[in-house]
Amino acid sequence: MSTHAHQQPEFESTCPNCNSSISYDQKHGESACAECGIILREDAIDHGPEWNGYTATDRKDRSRVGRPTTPTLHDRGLSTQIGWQNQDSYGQALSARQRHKMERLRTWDERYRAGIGRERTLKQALAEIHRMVSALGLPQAVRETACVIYRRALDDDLVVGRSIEGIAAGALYAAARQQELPRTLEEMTTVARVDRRRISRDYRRIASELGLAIEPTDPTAYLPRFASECDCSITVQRQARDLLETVAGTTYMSGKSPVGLAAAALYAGAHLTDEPLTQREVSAVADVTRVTIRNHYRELLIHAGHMSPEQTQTAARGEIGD
DNA sequence: ATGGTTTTTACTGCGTC
DNA sequence: GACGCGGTAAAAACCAT
Repeated sequence: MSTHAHQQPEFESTCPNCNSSISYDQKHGESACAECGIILREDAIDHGPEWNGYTATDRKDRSRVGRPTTPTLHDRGLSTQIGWQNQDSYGQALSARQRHKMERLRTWDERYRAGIGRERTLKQALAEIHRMVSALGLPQAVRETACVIYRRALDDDLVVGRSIEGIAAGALYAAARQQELPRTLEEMTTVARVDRRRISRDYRRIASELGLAIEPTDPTAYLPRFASECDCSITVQRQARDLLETVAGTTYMSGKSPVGLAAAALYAGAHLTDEPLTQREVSAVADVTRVTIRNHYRELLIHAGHMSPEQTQTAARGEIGD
């Protein structure tokens, strides 16, 4: 729709790494160089339309005045507060009797706004999401999506009997994937207050109960971050991307963890270009085992035609390649 | 619960620096 | 000898049924 108006790079510069011109990946929020994938700025500003429509009526009716409502605050930033000054609207001091009345009103106002019951847990959850978003360096758009998902989960009574932290983490994990800025479950566990299993479980529950259509993660989405954390070159990353594309859509992809595939592709890419990158390094940044890396690595090379199945044994001794 | 698939754990020998 | 790589078997985790 109106999106391609924002698609163009906002600034022109050259990548410090590969020296080619930077294509600013607006859609993904992460401004990564298209050539080498190095991440230049993760906290990109959302240049998109100010008016986000979360509901059908929101989208239809854009005539309201004032700032847009935000799902990131428990009261959507809409509520007002009784002022602290003991003055009337003309600036006159209040009488003792009036002042007393205002004190009482303020107390009730406070009670109402702080929320009772579910409002309070909502507030807590949104704070939790905010904390994790910051820790993971995710853009505002992901935070908002996560908040919306959490609200829906709350409305559908998915929270009862489950920890706020688990649902919050699951919602965020889902949001990040929806926005094509996936974080691995491992990364989630480093910032969440619940363990990996709970996040995964709550995520799956949320996704199925709310009917969120979330595609399996594209392994290439992990490449820029992994590559940059491994300090490996542009060519390696491109090589890795090529390898992943050869298996994309084939049966080999299905059922495999995208994280493992990305890690293996990166390692394979380095191997093909004779760049020093150890399995240990990759396994450390991707949080998968060396075994997973080399199993996929072998398969990737076979699929890409760099290695035939019979050469499996000899590959280790460096008798092929080049 | 169960069974099929993938990933991890733990152990191994081999080559190189 | 330490390190990295590759292979393997068995345990654990995952996922749909």
